[in-house]
Amino acid sequence: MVTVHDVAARSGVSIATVSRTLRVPHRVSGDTRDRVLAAIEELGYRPNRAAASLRRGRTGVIAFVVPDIENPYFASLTKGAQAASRARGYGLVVVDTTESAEVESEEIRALRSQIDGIILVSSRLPDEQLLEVAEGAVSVLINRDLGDRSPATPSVAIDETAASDAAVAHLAGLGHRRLAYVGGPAHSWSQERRARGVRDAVAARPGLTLAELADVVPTAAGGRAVADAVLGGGVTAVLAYNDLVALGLLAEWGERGVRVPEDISLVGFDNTFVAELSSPLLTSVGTDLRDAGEAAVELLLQRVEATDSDAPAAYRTLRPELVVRASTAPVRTAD
Amino acid sequence: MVTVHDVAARSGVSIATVSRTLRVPHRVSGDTRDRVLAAIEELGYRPNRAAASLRRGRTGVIAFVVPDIENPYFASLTKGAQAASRARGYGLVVVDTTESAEVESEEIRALRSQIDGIILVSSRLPDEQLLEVAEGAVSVLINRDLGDRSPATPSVAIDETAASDAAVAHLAGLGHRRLAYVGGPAHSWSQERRARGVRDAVAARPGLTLAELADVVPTAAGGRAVADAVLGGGVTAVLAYNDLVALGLLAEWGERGVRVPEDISLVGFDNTFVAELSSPLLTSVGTDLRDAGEAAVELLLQRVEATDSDAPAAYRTLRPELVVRASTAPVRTAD
DNA sequence: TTGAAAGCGCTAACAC
DNA sequence: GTGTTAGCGCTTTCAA
Repeated sequence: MVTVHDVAARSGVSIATVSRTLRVPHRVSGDTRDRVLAAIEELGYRPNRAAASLRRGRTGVIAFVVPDIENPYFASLTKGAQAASRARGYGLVVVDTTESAEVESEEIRALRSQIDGIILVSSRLPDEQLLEVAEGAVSVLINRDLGDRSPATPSVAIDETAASDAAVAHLAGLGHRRLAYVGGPAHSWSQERRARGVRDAVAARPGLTLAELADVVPTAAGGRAVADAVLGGGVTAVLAYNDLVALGLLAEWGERGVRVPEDISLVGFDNTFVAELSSPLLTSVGTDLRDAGEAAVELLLQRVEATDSDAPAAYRTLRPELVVRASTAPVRTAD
Repeated sequence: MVTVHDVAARSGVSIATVSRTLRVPHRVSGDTRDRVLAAIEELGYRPNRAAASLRRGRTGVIAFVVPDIENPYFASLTKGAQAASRARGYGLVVVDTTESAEVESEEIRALRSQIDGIILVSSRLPDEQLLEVAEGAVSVLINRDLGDRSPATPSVAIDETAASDAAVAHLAGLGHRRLAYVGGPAHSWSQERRARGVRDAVAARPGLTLAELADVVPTAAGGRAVADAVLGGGVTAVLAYNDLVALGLLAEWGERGVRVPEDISLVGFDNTFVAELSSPLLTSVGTDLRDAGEAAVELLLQRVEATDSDAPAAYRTLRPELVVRASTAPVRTAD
């Protein structure tokens, strides 16, 4: 292992100067800097992070905690966060909590001392615990907020109201009047917002009616399970809690001879890459999740590196976009 | 921050005993242990990893390097690795190299000093560089090997020959005679093995013929792009490089009125979760990827913790399983 | 602009 | 079984 001592010896300076060359280059004369840098290059020196962390009290690592890395939604967020933290010179520890609040809680506890900050995505923790974490560490929330309980906690949110409205507007524009919303897990943060958004959007447009299904498991299997229940009542267009549920509906309907979009139109939420996997392609509304991941890292690092001055915007609300694909079409006029 | 000193003071022992209580509990009397543990609990003490790392020369962190975390294949591997490393008390740094050899190379270099070991998944590095990494650090390869160049490097591989054979056997059993294989990126490790496997399996069964497409982009879009080219020549069954390509074929065919499995049967490789997203469900052959991720972690940690004795099996070859779903059916007898 | 030196929190000899 | 002590490699006063 190459240490500051090796570099110092090689370049004829003290170890302090080696350290300065890397940390505060402007405090080193151009000449010395060049020699030190040359020695570093020649020896392949890399500062030992553990030592630097111990001394500085900062690790250069941030944690990104997701419920399920296999879920395309979280995978995309992670991808964005990864890129952003790399660009800023930080390491990123990705933690998959397997949808368990206990695992999440335990992992956070174990992590706390060895990271500079933590990004909690769709946290499964109850408010009190989440509050504790948020106050106890530099943190950013994605898809969750503490509202009045902790207005100081930065968060990245997607404007679900706008998303719901865009989806409903699209369907209404195609002539659909009887809509159905297949909702996700009751009490989930996104579900509450999406359901409300859809309801409001429907209410705002005279002539529309809405049927609602609640508490559907937010996976393709969940969608399949309720594929039957959604049909009927003259519904001509369905909004699904997420793309996975939409794909489940699509698949099951396909097997039962219900055609999309000829017989029924379908819109998913999130616009994840799976929306481009199906036939027909799925119309979906969502934001660029990589951007969201990046935004969270930016917000977090602003905090982490805030020594003084900075008084950054603590919230970031991302606008979703509706991407129209083949799963939606004008309502069939009565034959 | 609570340190060993605080715990020592609180429990009336020296800092060495506090450390021992955690690291080598059997070298501490039961009585003392209880008192120390109580103090740790009361104070909420957590050892500072940076300090421990610096002192021990081990960080308790391993790296898991994947080309693309959004790819379901890698996501599942990651999930398994995550679970295994958590269970063993290690942290896991997940690195997404965005399919770039340069990024991979640079990240590995940056990481090297601060991890105990590294798992390289489907590395994009050329042999020489990979060799350098493998020899320079405790490492395990997934989906890649150095063969004679570095027979000592542990690796986890999926038996692609068995996978190909199972797929071909399945189709042959259904009466298909004219098969096509839609290959992935030329020179890719998996592609070479799968292509050879398919060829051998076909050759071993008199009466079968094989058409091959090469160098298809291994995504749904790639599959779509060649959906047309595959058809014709009397082909009644297609094997696709991976599930994503298969889904692309499926979607594009669907839009052109080619029905699966009525008109043509389709088998994917990998058996990722997307195989359950389509309609019809995709028949696919693959191993449990979470198991593979876990296996890699086990192999790696055996090495990391090998102080003496251990002379572990350095290779792990996983057997794939063919999961028959609705995308394959008996060949239609001439109408 | 540079160097000397202290010490971050912990572990592992070593001594008792 | 327990305590004392010497650093791990680095950053950062403080003095020159």
